[in-house]
Amino acid sequence: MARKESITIQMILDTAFEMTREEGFINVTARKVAAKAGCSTQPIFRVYKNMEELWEAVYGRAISYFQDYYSLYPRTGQTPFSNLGMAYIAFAREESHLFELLFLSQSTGDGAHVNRKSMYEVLNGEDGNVVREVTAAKESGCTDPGDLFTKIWIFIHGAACMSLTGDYDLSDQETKALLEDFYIKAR
Amino acid sequence: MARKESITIQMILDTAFEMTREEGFINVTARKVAAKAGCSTQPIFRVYKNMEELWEAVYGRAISYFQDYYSLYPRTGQTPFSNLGMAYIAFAREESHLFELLFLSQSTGDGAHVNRKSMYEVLNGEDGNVVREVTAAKESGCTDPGDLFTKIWIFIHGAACMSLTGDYDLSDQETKALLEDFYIKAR
DNA sequence: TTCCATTAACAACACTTGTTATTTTACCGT
DNA sequence: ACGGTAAAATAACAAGTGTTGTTAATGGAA
Repeated sequence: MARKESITIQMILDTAFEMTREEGFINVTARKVAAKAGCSTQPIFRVYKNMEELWEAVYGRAISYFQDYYSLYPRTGQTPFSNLGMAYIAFAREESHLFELLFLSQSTGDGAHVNRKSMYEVLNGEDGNVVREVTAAKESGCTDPGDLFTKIWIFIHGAACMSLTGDYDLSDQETKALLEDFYIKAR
Repeated sequence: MARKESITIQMILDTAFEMTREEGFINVTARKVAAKAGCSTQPIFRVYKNMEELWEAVYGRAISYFQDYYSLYPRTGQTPFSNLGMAYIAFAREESHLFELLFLSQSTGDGAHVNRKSMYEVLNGEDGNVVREVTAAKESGCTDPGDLFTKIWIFIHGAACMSLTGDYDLSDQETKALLEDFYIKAR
């Protein structure tokens, strides 16, 4: 009947996502994706209406990727927010391009190829990561866990952003101590 | 003797810097600067070897601009680091494009049009802003002011970065309270 | 007035981008 | 084996980038 499909939508998305991880969102162009996927630009526009649609798909996968990253991250922290925070900071260090896309790109801006969700939305995810930690803080005797989350998350976000620009070089061990100390003092 | 110069290096730099403030570093292209300066691209390449040289000049002016911004910022804070921190956060909110260029762009990266200085270098400046605050902390009885600076600056940087993406919406008054509270508890 | 060095403008080059029209290729039912 | 059809490749368009010859304008000196 017709020619068999050799370039699937999965291959395109996989390629584009991997490029985002390794080279950054800005480098996900039609020609570069095609070159990496070993095809022309045509199959891209067959499965996606335009590049924006592909970028949205990459953004969606980045969200899933972060949530998987956190769910697989070891839980060595002893205080609420410490595990989520350590995973977040490690993610910024190890997946800097994805971190930039998810938590640092402005919705209104020039590199804004995509409609961003809020930091809280991505962080909380489908599993309610934040809500769970806030609940734990409440059960551990914290009087205003919501306020504490706001404060400690400012701290955590600061550490993560610094690690991106090379202005933060504390070890995971030191980070853990910092977060647990923060929790104790601010509780 | 010669044709009178109508487009000066100052006009080019002023235009490019103003574009950075208003539209972001990424939009400082030869043609756009020329259009805004009301000339062709030629005068740019007469006074600057290439665009990179202009970008470096814009970056240098951004550093001066930040330092002037801080020196003119009102000193209402009562604790060490609070004035510097409040100015930093206000700068991120009011001059988001400059903040991005100075404190958020990666040296190694795709948007890296310029050789970045470290956050500390820019912050401390020629006047030793950080050193002065650390000294004040020491005199106010802080045992390890260097360590305290590290911690409080992670917090301050976090707030600044959040305000950039719209994930931070505390007032100056609340920010001030937060920073002073942080200092007291962590001292 | 005539000259000429300096400055600005024009236009083009070689490259990139997203996107699309056209052509070629491969498959499958007949 | 043959058509029809869908996929992939090719090539092109229009707009953007930094950059650079070449040409035109200018204004003081001879």
